Amino acid sequence: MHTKDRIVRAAIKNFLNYGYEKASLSTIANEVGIKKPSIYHHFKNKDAIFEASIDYLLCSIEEKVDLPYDKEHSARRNLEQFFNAIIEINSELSLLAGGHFDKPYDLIALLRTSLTHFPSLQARINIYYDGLASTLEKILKQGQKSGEIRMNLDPQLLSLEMLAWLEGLCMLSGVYSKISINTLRKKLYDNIWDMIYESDDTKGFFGAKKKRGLPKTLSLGTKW
Amino acid sequence: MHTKDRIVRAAIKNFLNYGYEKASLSTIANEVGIKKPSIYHHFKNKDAIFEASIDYLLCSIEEKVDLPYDKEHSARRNLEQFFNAIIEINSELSLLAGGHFDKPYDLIALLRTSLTHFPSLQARINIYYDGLASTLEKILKQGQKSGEIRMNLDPQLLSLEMLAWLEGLCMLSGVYSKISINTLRKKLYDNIWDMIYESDDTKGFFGAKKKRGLPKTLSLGTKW
DNA sequence: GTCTATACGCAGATAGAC
DNA sequence: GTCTATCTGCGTATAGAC
Repeated sequence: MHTKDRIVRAAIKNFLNYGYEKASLSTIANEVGIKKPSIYHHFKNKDAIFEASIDYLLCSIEEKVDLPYDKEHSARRNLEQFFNAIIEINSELSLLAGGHFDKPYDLIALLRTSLTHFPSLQARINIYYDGLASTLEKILKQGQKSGEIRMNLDPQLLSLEMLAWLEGLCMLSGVYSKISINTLRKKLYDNIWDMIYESDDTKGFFGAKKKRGLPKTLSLGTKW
Repeated sequence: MHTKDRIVRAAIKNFLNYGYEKASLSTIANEVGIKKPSIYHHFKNKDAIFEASIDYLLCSIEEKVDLPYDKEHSARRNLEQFFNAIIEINSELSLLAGGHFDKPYDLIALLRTSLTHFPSLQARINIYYDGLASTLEKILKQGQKSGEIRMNLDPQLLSLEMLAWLEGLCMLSGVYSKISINTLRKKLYDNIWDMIYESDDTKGFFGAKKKRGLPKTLSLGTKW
């Protein structure tokens, strides 16, 4: 790997861990194995490194999330793939940042705190979320067409809500000890699906009430 | 107001706007109308100011969210009150931070980025979210008891999901231009409610399918 | 391309007068 | 309680040798 790429990788790690301000070029240089002034041969300044890091991050995420949508499969499966992709990406970021796999790092927090310093970042972020939302919307519409998802839910609104839910989940699992995405992943997804699917009850002609399983009771203080 | 309180207020503003690292004591002192060294008469160091600020913030939020739960009202109403309380608090924070009312600031981002520097903060944050989650859970259980909310949804899990959804929403509206909480507030809440409520279809004996209104179509690029 | 040496600024923090 | 003056350290960034 070329020095420039190694700088970007080390920079991402430090930006994710400490944010733009606290991430220091000395540390980055140290981790790459060069001296601080050598960085300036590859990048004009700290801002340039940051911009390169964010672009690298968002592009590689977009690449990964582009895959899961597949018309051959059910909407339920496509949705699950999408969710898993997002959560896995967060976990990978956390590994890249040198943390636990269990405690995904929130890219969104970095973006948010950097927006005041880099207003131009806004346009790039919008493109990023536009992409995510439109993929989600496609899956949801597919699910409504196939009768898997209830028709009274607005797919466009729902795609934004799910995006918020996912981001919030990653975020919360970073600050609230009771939530661990990786142990909760399947349960959370099932619960969400229960909220949107078109049940046989509402589809059937005779309205026979089907048992869908009672909620499992969990003792207080459960580590999710 | 005493100087100490004025320092805390100014500190909160700066921490919310710039994060722990970039917030500077000179600026805070300036906004209070005193010189930097005077701060050290009231607080031992920057860390102490930060801890006081966070505690002040979390306590005042907890105070406000404690109100909305009321057994006299429907779960739907209690839930809406709870949501509004959270969103309003975020908007108030944004005003405190000197931003637009429309762009709520995310306390959670500040907490997240500060956790590496203040591991002891974790315990306080857990208490905070425990409180929110248990209030939510009470409302959801009340809704299931009264038949408003579907029984197949686990209230404990659902309370965490809703918390995540709310935090994610506030967060996303800070980085994604298409989401504005204040204009979307009602729509989003209705959409969420549609996901969890016990419809007449599943309750009724004859399974008569009731029209619940088709999703409104919205042109692409809509500013939510 | 990478280094040593160094400039410059601003951060947090302290001493001690008033 | 608030001030002026000052210390110390670390940050980004540059000059110029190899």
